[in-house]
Amino acid sequence: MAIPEGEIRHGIRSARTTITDVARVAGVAKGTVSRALSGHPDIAERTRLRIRKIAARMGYVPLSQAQAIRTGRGRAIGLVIQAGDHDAYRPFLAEFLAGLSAAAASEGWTLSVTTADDIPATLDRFQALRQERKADGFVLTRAMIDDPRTDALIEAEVPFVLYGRPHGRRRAPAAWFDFAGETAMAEAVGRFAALGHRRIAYVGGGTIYTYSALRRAGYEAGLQMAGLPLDPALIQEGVLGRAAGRDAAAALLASDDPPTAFLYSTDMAALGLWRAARDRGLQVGRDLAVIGYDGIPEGAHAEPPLSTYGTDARLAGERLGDLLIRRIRGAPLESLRETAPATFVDRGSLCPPPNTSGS
Amino acid sequence: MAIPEGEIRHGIRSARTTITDVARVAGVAKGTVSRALSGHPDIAERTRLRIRKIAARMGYVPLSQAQAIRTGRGRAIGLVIQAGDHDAYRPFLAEFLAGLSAAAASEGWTLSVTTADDIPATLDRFQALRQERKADGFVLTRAMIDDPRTDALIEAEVPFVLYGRPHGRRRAPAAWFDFAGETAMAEAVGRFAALGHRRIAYVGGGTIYTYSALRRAGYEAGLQMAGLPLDPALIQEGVLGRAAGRDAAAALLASDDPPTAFLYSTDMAALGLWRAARDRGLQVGRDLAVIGYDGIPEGAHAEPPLSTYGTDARLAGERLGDLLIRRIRGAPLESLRETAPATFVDRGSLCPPPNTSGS
DNA sequence: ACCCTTGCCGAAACCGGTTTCGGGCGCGAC
DNA sequence: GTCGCGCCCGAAACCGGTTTCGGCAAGGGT
Repeated sequence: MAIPEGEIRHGIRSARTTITDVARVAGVAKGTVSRALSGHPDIAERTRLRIRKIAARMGYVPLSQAQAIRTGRGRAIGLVIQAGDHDAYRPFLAEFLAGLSAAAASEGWTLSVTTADDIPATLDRFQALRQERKADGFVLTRAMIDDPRTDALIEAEVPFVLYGRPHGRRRAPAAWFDFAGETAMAEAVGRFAALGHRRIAYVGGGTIYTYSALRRAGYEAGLQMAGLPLDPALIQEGVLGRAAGRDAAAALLASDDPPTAFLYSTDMAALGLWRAARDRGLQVGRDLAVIGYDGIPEGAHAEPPLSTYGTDARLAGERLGDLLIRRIRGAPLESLRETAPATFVDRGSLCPPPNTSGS
Repeated sequence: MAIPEGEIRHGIRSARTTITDVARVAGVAKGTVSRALSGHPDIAERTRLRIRKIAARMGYVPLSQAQAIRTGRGRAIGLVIQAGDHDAYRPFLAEFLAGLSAAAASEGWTLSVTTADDIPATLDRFQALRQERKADGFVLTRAMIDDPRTDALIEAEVPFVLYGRPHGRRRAPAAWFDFAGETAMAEAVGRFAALGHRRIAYVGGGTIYTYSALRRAGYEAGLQMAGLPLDPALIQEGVLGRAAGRDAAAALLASDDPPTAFLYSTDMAALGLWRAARDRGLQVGRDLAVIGYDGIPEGAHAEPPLSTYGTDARLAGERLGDLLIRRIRGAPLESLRETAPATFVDRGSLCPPPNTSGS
């Protein structure tokens, strides 16, 4: 039984095809194979094509570990999850990871994840993963104002992309992906105004995150476009989580001239409105209008369900993964900045203000 | 300025210490350093200690990639998340990852995660990660009956651990960690019975998972211990998710002799009871008693909150990570099997049956 | 006809580890 | 006093890649 020519691999258990195998079959030096596959200009076009074809036929994939020891890069993207962080984004995590790993896999990359409890621990994990060459760059979730993570990574010349946009005094040069929360907020105000609302409250999220200022600005822009005054008494900031969302709503409802519409910058906080409303004998979707932001699944199970601007966590993961890989490969920052729109999901928590008959 | 002796590393940016550096300082061959650190018996105890101390002082950590190319193992554990899977466990994901990565980090290992939409894709990911040596073994979430993943991994001689216990005709030899769901179920029945309930319904989860049979058996054991008959009319199986949980409850409530207590094998399904009850003018915690299982955060925000048997996802991750690493290092299967108790969290969804005054 | 580029590729060093092989040395046995 | 045997360790090969260096041949210019 002669070995079939071409050495085509079959079966699951077979050992890897190495660069030496390819070189032998192609009748060239292994250095030539390496250069041909990585697109080195020194190799003639004819030769490159021939080697590429042979490598593909033999199912050759360079072992990233072996590459890493010479090049320092192992085709892996890193993600450090803030475990002690507020759990607002946890429902998205699976989707986000799915997008990220899909983007990675489509380029033959993989994903290393770790968790850390706080910022110093996060920086340690960056360092460790980078030192071990188990991540060539990082995805940073939830961009913060004057983000210490970006400072550290820029200092160490490690590539990264931001989920969210950089902001703050020392605004770091960064690649990023973000949903246009400010547009959503402005549009939401417009929706309320179109229904006849004139007292529209805004409940903002964690002020250390850069999304906060953006969404707040969108709210204010929306008021201006609708010709409504900006009333500081209708604004609450730094509201994270359901309990805080309830307290914020309770405080707003307790005023002399309470709002009839509530714009929350996070769904999780928005869900706190239900109880605050019930405590005053009011019902969301009949007496009060509310719009949230994020699109968390729990919102769909409230009574009535929460209307919101949904963000596609899987898309975010995909885009961020793609941007990071391109960044690591050397693409300039300016070409690596994207926003996507948040899409309105009307579930029934909107209504006209109480004492208005029709529009 | 002479270079300080001992070559102690300082600062964040410094290049890695390599085995050659250590060998030079210790005045031995690098092969000796390698053997000393990996505990090879050929090295004298005195020498081993001396080299260990020097390596520690210089902050030397072997580059896993370089080891991997020779040994085939890169100190990484793999996790393939079923993205298309029912989202019941998603709330836990962050905690679970935190536990896994903590276990990995404590041994100097890392975690590679990917997602896949179905079983064949999952097997592909196993293969790819293994082939690329980016995972030395895998954690399998949600053990299934006659699990095709275990078959494939055993066949390929790849180490793995199971979250859940193996079950089925071809029960695979495996290492595992699991919470004692059957004990929780039996105990829950006892709680209901102690309150005076005699019609206790059981709503089981996905029948392809091995937890299903275990929890069902616990329910039946609980009935027996309480001296209650087993009534098939009180049992629903294959109920996954809130909507299905509602339908199951509605069907049970529509019978001639409806149950007064509901034991759900998953919290997510249990949350469906609230709407089914309201549709019949009943209120959970007053007219109906319910206990769930899992301990998802949403349960705490229902009205009244859902009493449940909580599982500690972080603990699960930690234990599974530890077991897998030991498995990869060659520990025998029999020593790598653990269960932990689920802990009862009383939040107020329990009550005596309606037409009973006191106990 | 000669020299100098330039294009293309082979040979070998190198990356940072592990593992095989063999040899020096100390020791006890004969 | 040898011989033989184990204990330790050095030297070198090896893993699977990348990269440097240099040489050969073809082509162009004078």
